[in-house]
Amino acid sequence: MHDPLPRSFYTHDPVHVGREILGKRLVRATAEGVTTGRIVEVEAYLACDDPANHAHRGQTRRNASMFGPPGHAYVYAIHARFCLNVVTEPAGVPSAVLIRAVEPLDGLELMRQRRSTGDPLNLTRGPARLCEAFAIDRSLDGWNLTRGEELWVTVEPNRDPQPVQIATATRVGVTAAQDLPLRFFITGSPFVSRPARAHSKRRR
DNA sequence: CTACCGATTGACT
DNA sequence: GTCAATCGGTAGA
Repeated sequence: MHDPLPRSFYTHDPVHVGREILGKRLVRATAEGVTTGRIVEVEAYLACDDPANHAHRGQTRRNASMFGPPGHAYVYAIHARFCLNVVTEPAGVPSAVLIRAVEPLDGLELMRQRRSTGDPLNLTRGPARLCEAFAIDRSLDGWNLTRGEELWVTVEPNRDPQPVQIATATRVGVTAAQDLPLRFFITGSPFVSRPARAHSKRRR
């Protein structure tokens, strides 16, 4: 029931994995307790021709996890915060799926302690917010998500193996390749970090 | 070593 | 809608 998704789940391109991981459950277990959330928003970062990918200019200490095996975490720091990715495709192919938002399910009280808000809508809406609520930092960079310990992803046990309805949009915050349709989210979820950007208001 | 900058967030007009 | 705090990573001297 809370078995981790197997390695084979991640051995595909990040667009495929990103769409498939929507509706799955992210689980975090620490000494403080367990928090879980339903993944509702992700972005794909491609191994080829994607200048927004941190690995676009080759391997560095920071992005090394993306060059490792699939099914491991890539956690990076930005603006004094952390963001969680799952590594996709075979080792050596640097691609990943950024987890941008989850719907909080278990451990709400623990999330409130870790965040400065009690509002369920703001607990895990945004990549750095969910990392704070789930106590995810760089110590989990490279973590094997298929072990089923500390941090993993599992099937959503209490919902139908639904065909979730998926919306596609451009990625948030990137300064390169802004027009690629590589953000995916569950249509209508109030826990998505932001709606699809209107074409006329495109940032530059 | 210094300088620059970002896959963000929260506060504010 | 706008704006800046924040700090690790990276590039370059």
